[in-house]
Amino acid sequence: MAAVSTATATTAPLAGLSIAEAAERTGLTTDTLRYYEKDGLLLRAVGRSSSGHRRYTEADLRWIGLLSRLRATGMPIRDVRRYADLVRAGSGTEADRLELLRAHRRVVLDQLAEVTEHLGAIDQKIGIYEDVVARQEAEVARA
Amino acid sequence: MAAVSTATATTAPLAGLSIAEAAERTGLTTDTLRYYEKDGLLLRAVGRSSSGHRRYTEADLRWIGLLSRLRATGMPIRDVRRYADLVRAGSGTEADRLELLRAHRRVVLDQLAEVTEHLGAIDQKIGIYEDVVARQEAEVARA
DNA sequence: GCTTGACCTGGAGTGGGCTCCAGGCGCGAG
DNA sequence: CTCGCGCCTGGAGCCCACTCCAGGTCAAGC
Repeated sequence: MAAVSTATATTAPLAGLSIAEAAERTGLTTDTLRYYEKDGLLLRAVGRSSSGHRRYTEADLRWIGLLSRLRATGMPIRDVRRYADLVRAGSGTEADRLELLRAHRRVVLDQLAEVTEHLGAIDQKIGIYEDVVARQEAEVARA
Repeated sequence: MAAVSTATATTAPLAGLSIAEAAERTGLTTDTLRYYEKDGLLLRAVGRSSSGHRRYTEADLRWIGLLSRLRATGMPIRDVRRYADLVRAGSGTEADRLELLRAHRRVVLDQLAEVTEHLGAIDQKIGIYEDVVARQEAEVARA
């Protein structure tokens, strides 16, 4: 059982990115990364360097990428956690994961439709103000 | 200066809707209606019946409708208040109102684009799970 | 006259999602 | 050896947008 040693040379970063680098890559803050981890949103506890600092692997970053997309489309944290739980539980949960994602998809599509409709109404209002302002400018020009 | 009297018969509601009716019509709660009013989101304090109960006019409801659309598209309350302030300030503020709405429009369009992009990625994930689950079901059928 | 129900007020409480902080540690540079 | 830096932890704090009281008023029905 050889421990953490891959006999490479000098300053090769032994494994993965620091939390600051992960933050930059994911667009999250270091605080948020720690918070997500503590809250069970990651698939497993992020690895640590010998000094106890977190080291993010590419797999970690890919997962965080997906989770960011879920969050950015409005999935509540508790649902993301449920999804993570399912993935963590391994095979046999695929149907549940699929259903969770499909349910989310429906919610997002509904939201998109709703927002688009509201935006249409707001656009009308904008059109009205454009007329008003144009007329005012014409008025000023005439003066 | 005749006061509140439009000599109609029996149970004609003297003016406007009760807060409960307004809530039903707008899809907000009575608490939220009071909260919005207290927070300066309405154009003017809602009228009162002789007993001090709020009476919502159609104009009130129209304004609340617009404000709900702004909120439903993610405009923060402080911006809605700024917009209400501009409307309240009367003519001369049209250009500012227009710019505020246009700025909001840009934000909403950006959001829509972003969410749509994320949804595309999530759809891919869904596709993958559909395959996995279909294959599992085929497996079960074979057994 | 008493009860009931809708509404009133000011203010406290809640839930979600971070964000910030104090105090501490390990490591490379000077 | 001593800095300074990046990171660590647990826990407090914050912002937003409501939501929920408690205690009170008023009008109508019995």
